[in-house]
Order: sequence, then structure tokens, then C-alpha cells
Amino acid sequence: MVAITLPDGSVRSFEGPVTGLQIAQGIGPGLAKAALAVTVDDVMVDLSTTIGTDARVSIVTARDDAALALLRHDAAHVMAQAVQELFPGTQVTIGPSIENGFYYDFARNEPFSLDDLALIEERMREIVARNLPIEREVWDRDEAIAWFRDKGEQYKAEIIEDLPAGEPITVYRQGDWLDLCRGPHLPSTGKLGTAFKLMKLAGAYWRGDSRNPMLQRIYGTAWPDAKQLSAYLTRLEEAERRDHRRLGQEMGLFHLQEEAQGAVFWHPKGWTVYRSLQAYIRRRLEKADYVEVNTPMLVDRSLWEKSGHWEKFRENMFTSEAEERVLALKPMNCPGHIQIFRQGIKSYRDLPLRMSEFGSCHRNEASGALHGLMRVRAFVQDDAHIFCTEDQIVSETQSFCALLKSVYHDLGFEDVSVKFSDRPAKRAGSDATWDKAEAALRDATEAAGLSWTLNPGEGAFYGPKLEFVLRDAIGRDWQCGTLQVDFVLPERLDAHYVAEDGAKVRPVMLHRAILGTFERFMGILIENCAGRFPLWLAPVQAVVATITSEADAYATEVQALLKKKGLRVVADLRNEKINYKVREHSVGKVPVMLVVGRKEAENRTVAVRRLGGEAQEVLALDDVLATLTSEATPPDLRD
RNA sequence: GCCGUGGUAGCUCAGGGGUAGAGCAACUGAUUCGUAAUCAGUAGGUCGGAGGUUCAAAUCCUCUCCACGGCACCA
Repeated sequence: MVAITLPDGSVRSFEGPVTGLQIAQGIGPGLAKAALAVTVDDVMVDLSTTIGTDARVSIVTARDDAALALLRHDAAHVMAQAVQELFPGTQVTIGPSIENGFYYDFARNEPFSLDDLALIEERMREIVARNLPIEREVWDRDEAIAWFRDKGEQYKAEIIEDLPAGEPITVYRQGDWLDLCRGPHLPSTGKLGTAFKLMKLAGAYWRGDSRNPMLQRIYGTAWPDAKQLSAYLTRLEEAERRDHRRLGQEMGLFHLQEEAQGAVFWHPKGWTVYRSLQAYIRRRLEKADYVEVNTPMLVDRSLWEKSGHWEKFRENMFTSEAEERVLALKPMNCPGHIQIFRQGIKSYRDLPLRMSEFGSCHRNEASGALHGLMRVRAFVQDDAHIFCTEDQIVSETQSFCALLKSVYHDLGFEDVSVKFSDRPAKRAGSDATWDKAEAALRDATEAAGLSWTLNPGEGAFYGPKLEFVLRDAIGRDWQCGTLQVDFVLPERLDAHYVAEDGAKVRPVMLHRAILGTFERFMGILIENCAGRFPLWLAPVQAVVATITSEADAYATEVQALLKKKGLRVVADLRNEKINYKVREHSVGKVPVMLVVGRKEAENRTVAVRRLGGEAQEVLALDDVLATLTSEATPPDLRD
């Protein structure tokens, strides 16, 4: 007897071993038809897998989230079959499901063209229509290797060779095509449905290693139904509309050009936003008892050798020569800050010392890595280093986390998650030091009440780090803030303070940033608000637009009064229709339009129209001045 | 850096061996108008750069630069 417990708690007994499909059939024909896989004690397996012992079983249908990965994985297989049918001699490698879809990496001498994608997709639909049963087989390891070798599938053979010894070698067959795969899979290709689309072609290194040959990757997206597919495609269009490079150009915020690859030309409007953001951060740091410094951009190689940067990042540093010295443009600010710390004698009474700098840094990023404002070679960080005692790590982490969350809140981000990155393979400092640093950071996260996910081996070379990830308005994640515990650099650059008992002690250094870099954060901000900056950040906060030239003098007066209150206001006195002006400034994403005609001039009122709405409100000039002044106040300066 | 795709007016794009095009923007003039594009006219180009093939190259070939999409990288 096999007792199967279903999700509703009911138990069904079977004479002997039973498959998921049989269980589904026992419940009802509708469920049997919808069934895609089963979970047996929380492990997803094929519908055809026999269950020989008592278990908790649930039938997976397209309605389950778990089915999505299955569907996408099958889509990858169907694509691989289509490719091998159309392009004999192409080798298959791996093809997993990923967020929103799937990909498959192929080895083929000829590159695929975009036209090929249409052909492949068409063939995929044929394979789905064939509704081939998908069957699992367990093969002998050596025979499997020989079989794939014989077929010219070198990559697959290599994968099998590298599988751990005890692992069964499973193969999934659909029609006369098969692929090595761990599974599980759908019962037949027809279950994939038609809500998929091939998206793009890309190169990808075999096993993700740039020393290996490059394969051709085809990306696709797949969904349970056409509605979800089209919703996804709409989301992509939405992301494209928000692209900071497009908005930056349309709104005249900044530009990039090839003579200064990876460096930003900020235009007046973009720079206005940037400066407002920087002024805000500066106020927040001052209030949190940071002291601001500024350190040299060109620094002798010897300092970078001492800090360890030269050894690890020399290739990504810009250098210059002068009078037989090799100088490097600083890639980070920390060694400079330690030089300031080292001036004079520091006492335990000086700690924690929170030293901030809007440091202008340069890193020679690979040309292929550059991406608008998101990845640049010249940038400014909202950087600071907290020199403290080991005992102060926990409280400093706590107060930093509170500051960070408050800043993100002010900037319109509420959803923040945390990643904990521990020791990387290539690192400085002893294991004992790392043990201490990781333990300290872990204690601190606990004290700060943070839940985090582990990001193994991703720490900085000098210490473990917390990474703060924020989610934007359309659900994308951006890693921005960081807090890194560093016992190594103070040692290498010989920083110390005098403790209570008169002993010379190494301070601990906490590297921390909230925005990360201003450039990248500006990009994120632009995309998050789709160019519609909150009033306090908007480059032009209001436009006073006239209906007739008779109102010119009044409009100029309104502009002057608002300007006196500190608002950024433009008067549009052009001889254009009000429709034209409203449209132009709406497209330009100006938050507030103040329309004045003969009536307003006579009554000393203003017709206020907000971006995104059609409503107009005629208010007394004094009320408008008071309201806008209050609304335009940065969040930290509000009462 | 690697693979792929691109580069034509300020912007968005058409044209693919035979005189360089459109829309928007710009400029000039007319229009004074009540909440998302008033009308008419004018001007605007080393077709990314260099070399080659050809009677003739934006168009074909080679090299190169840059951008875009991924991959690798990201202190």
C-alpha cells in the first residue's frame, strides 16, 4: 500500500507504486489533462515518475509558479531540437530557464542571424504541434559519453564526464531528438503551448569563463498564456520608454561622446538635479556627524602598491607620468582618507571618525562594460570611511542602516533588500582576520535587524560586505549601497590610534556608500520616476506660460517672485498658442505649469496645472507662492 | 576585452551602384489665441573615419573607431 497525502490533507491509498499522472487521473480527468508535473515531498519530478512509498504529493499545473520554470526549461529543449533540425552539425551545450524566459548556448562555426531566429521559432511551433511525448531514460555513464562523442557533441560529453560519480545520467527523449538533462520535464512538447518568443542573440563563454571559446546564445521568453506574454512584452516597452539614455537626451540632462568614453557631459538641467541630490546627501551626512574631506586625484604609484590596489587592479587604473614618477588617477578614496587619519595622533576619543568625500574617481572599465550612466569610467561616489574600534562596528552598522533606509525613503525607494558577501578566493589578510570581520558584520546585521541572503565569495579583497539592493517602480533591482568591514587597509597603510590604556591600536575601517555613484544613481532615479522628478529635484520646477502678450509683465513678475523663493522657474512668453506651450512643457516633464492670461493678470491669480493631469486650479498668487515653496522643499528640510 | 548587430540633417528614420530624402526641431514672416502640436516660407549633410574596386560608391570590399544587445569584468 502507498498512502498519498494531497495538499488539502486528504489521503489516497494505492495498491502499489503509482505515478503522478495516475494520481491526477484518480482525482479527475480535468486535472489529469492540466497536470504538468508533480511535487513529491516538495521535490518536483516528472508526471511519469513512479512513487513507491508514502509521500506528500501535489499536482503541478500551469497555475503554479513552479510550472513556469518547467515550461521555460522545456522551451529551451524545444528550441535546441529546432536548431539541430534546421542546422545540422550545431552542438548543444546548456539551456536553463531564467527569469522571464530561457536561453540555450550552441556551438556552431557559422553565426546565427536574426532571420534565423524567425525560422527557429517557426520550427519550435511545429515541434509543439507534433506534441511529442517527453520520456526520461537513465543511461550508463560511459555509454552516454561514448554516444554523445560519437554524435560530435563534445560539450555534452564533457558535461557528463564532470558529473559527480553517484549522479544518475538521465536523458530526455522527445521524438527522435534527445538531450542530457537532469529534468524534470513536461509530459509532452504540446504542453509548452504557444506563448513564447525568441528575443535576442548573444555571445556567451563556455562555462562562463572568458578563456573558453565563445558560444552562441539564443534568448527567449515563455509564459503559460498569450496574455502573460504580451504583458511581459509591454513591460519591456515600458522599460525602454524609461531608459535613462533616451530620457537624458530628450530632456537635455547630459550626453556622452567618444572623445571622453565613459565620462559624462552634464548639461545645465542634469547638473541641477545632480547638485540638488548632492546637496541633500551632504546635509544628511553632516547631520549624521560625518566630516567632509577632499583628497588628491593623482597619487604616486607607491601608495597604491602599499594599499594593494596596484597588484590587484593595476589594469583598471589610469596612469600618468611626471618627472620620472608614475602617478595613478585614484580609483577609490580610502587610501587618501587613511593619509588624513594618519596626520597627527588619534585617540580612542576621536573614534568613531566618519570621514566623507564626494571623491572623483576613475576606473578603466572594459569598453564592452560601459553603459550610459550605469557603468562609467569617471564617477563620484557618496563615499565615506568610518574609523572605529571593533566594539563600535555593531552600533555604526546600525546607525548606517538607519541613515540608508531614510535616504532611500526620501528618494522614493521603499523596497530594500540586503546581500551578505563573504570572503573571495583572491583576498588580502589572514583567515583569522576574515573570521573576525565576517563575524563582526554578521553580529551587526543581527543587531540592525536586517535579513539578508548570502552572496558567497563576492566580498571585496580587503573585507566582507553588505550590499543594499533597491527595487524600482517597475520591479527591477539595483545594487546601490554598501558597507564593508576592513581590517586589512588600516594595517597595510599603518593607521593607529591610542587606546585608553595608552597602547597603539589599529582602527577598523568601515567603507560605506548609500547611492554608490552619483552617475549611476542619477540613471536609476531617472528610470524610477520615468523622467518625472519629484518637485524638489526637478531641473525646471515650474513654467509660467502666457496666453497673450498682454500678460507678459505679470508673468515676469510671477517668475521673479517664485525665483526669489528659491524655485527654478522659467517664463514662456513666446508668441505661441497655450496648447502648444502646454504640450511642449508636458513632453519636457515640467512638474508645474502656471498659466496666466488677461484674467489672471487682472485678478493677480494663477491657473495651476500639474504634470500628468488635465485639471486646472485658479489660485491667488500668494497661495501659489506658499504652496510651491513648501512642496519644493527637500524632504530633509521639511518640518 | 569577446560574440553579434548597427552608424545617413540637431532628433527619429527611409534610401542599398547613376544629381542625398521625409517628419519633428531650427530660422524668417504672418497670427494675440484659455490648457497636449496655428499657417506659410527658408536653411540645414565629408552618408562614423581611412583605404580599395568601378566611368561612377551612402550603396560593394578591407581595415578602423564608436554605439547598441549579451558574455566576461565590476575594489
